[in-house]
Amino acid sequence: MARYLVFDLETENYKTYKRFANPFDEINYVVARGWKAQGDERCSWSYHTGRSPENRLHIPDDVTLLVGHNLKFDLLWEWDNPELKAFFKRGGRIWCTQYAEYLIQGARQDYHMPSMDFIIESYGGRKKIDEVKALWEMGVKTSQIDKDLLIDYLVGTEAEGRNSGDIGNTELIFLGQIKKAMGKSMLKMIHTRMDGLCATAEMEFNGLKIDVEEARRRIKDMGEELIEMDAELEQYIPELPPELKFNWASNVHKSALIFGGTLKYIKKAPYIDEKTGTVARKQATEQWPLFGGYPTSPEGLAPCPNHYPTIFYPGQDVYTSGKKKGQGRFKAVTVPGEVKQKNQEFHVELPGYTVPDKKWETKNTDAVGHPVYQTSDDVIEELGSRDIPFLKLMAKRQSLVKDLGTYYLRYDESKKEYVGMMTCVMKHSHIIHHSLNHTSTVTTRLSSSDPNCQNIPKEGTSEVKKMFISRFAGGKMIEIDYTQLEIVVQALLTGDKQLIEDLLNKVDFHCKRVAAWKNISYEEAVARCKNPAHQEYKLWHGYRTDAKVFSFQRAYGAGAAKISDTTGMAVDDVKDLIEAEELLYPDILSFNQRVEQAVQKSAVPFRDPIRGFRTFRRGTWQAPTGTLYSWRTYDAPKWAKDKGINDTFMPTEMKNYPVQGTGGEIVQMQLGLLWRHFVANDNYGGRALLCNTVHDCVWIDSQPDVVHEVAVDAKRILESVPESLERIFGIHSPVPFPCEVEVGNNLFDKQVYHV
DNA sequence: TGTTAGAGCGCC
DNA sequence: AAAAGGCGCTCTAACA
Repeated sequence: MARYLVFDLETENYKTYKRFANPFDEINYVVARGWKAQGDERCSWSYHTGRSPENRLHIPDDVTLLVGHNLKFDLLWEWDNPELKAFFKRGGRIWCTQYAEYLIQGARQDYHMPSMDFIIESYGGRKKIDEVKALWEMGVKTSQIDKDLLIDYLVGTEAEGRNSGDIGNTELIFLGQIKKAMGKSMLKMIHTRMDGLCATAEMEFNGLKIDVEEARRRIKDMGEELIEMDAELEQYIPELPPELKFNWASNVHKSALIFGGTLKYIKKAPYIDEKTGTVARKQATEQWPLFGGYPTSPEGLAPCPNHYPTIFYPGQDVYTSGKKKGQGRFKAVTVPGEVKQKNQEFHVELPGYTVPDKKWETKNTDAVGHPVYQTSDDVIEELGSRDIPFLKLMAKRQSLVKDLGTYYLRYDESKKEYVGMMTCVMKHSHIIHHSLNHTSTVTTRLSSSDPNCQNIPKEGTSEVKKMFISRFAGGKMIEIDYTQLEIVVQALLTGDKQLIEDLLNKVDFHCKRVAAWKNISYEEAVARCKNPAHQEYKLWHGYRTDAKVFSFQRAYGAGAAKISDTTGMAVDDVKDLIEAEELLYPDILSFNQRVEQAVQKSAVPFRDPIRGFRTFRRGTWQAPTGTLYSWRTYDAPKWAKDKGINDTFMPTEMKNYPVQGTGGEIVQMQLGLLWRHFVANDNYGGRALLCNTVHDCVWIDSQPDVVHEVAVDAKRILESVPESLERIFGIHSPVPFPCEVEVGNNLFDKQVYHV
């Protein structure tokens, strides 16, 4: 008989290498484990004081589904548990209630990483005792929390029959979600994505091997390069007061330097006392001599020549009796002392090297309220023709600092700690265990964090990828990419005949756009744009680059004005090109219209707590796979408001989410299959490991002897999208999903691998 | 001392 | 007619 098993762990919770309750660090261990198999009347639990062979989840042979909330967290603790491996090998599946809830709710922002408490009441349950949570928030370690209290939290109190707590709530949510998912035709889609979740758990477990020697070399070199650059740049900084150190990382400083502006700095200085209207001073006491009973300032008085030091000044009052008889009389007088200083804001105006364009204004202002201007790469590029001496070097410095501080290591003086990706490299293994998040985007794409391993600079930007090496002796890194995934997905979703035909014919879309734009044949465009021997190659290759930018922008729904702005193409040319596309691929237009109609039709009002509880609307569209997408309205643009329309959906978002989301979904589906293949083959006998995914690609670390086999298998499995769609969803794909394999000693020095 | 918004920028 | 999509990290500046 098939049964589900709900389980949950309470673990020691030291955050190390940016990872909360890091399971890869021996410092942490499972403190308490709770579980309940389908049909059990009470939850079971165990309590532990450290790692041990007994501290493992037991999975009975008839269990076919593991259930948990934020299940990947718990699974990673058990990932090398032989019983879990056997469970997966016999086809066992998982259900994460957090992921399922996110999907059921259409990936809405407010359902990203939903906590159990956030959703429990909608499934008829009660929020848990928050005493344990309060202890955690105070920084108490799990192992220090009273055992009975922790167990109550985990599985419910004796009074509740030990059938509540985290475990009971998870079961309640799970059962409710199954019903909801069936009602919305989402069950197959959710089950499919859960295998994708296993694939990324495997990747986090395996992590990424870092060449720390290479990292050290680069950090040293870059540090030296930075010092040289700063010395070279120094000459362009105007003379500034010593309290103001020009900061090349400050947008305010850069804007003022380039375009002129006022910088502020803090300096200790005298100030006017409001009470007296004069310069503020400390109080001091002085001993003033008395003359005729009145104290007089001794300043300017000559000392008494005959009676000094008993009588200080000529004519000074003297004591006539007592111990001090005959001595000069003094009185303590309060006088203004040392000038007081306090921290005050001072300004210094920089003349600037050139005049800014109004469109570069930012929301920020300088010390006197003038706008701060953008100093981004785009702006620097536009300034290229203005003959400003230091801009190139400044841009170079900017990218070096970005590289060093984000992807290597840099000491942050203000935070008094190191920052950068290297802080996540584990000390002995030299592995980065990154996080791949399934519930953090509105399109159902994955995200990555701690560190983000989905934005590592590619060749041409940085040498960072050289650090990513194989963990095996003589091993290779394999990267497999889908080619033009989003265009393929657009063809799948829209069923556009021409787009399908073009994909099948392997048309170069950019050349095709150039042909439409310049009114020449496709063949002629290819000849001019792609053949360096052509006499006008340079010009036409440039047109193709414009067309490329055009396609990306169109994919994101940009309008003619914006595209004209970034490419420099004439607005009318862009408009013509858009029109030509709509005629060429008419089903893309009609698909977008169908999505918009569905969104408008399903729209319901809601109040936005972030925008003063004002009313907006939310609408959805469901993809053929069952994935639900959700959009909200925003304040209407001015021209719409003039027509009495208050709030509008963003057409750009409506065009983009289905394509971006379905692309992500397809990759995740295939990752699940790939992972199943690796499970069935015991990771090629431990010789190849899945280790990362970046939206349309997969990274694999492999021993040299299985590289070919792995590359062939992985390419075949990833390309089997049409078969998967047919088998799981009964969807026919009119287009293939081709992939390209690259292999190298690291992720930088890799080459196309023909299988 | 810690939090937050904005700018900027890396990836797809 | 019209508004370039999705992420996460680092840095500064302003604020409590």
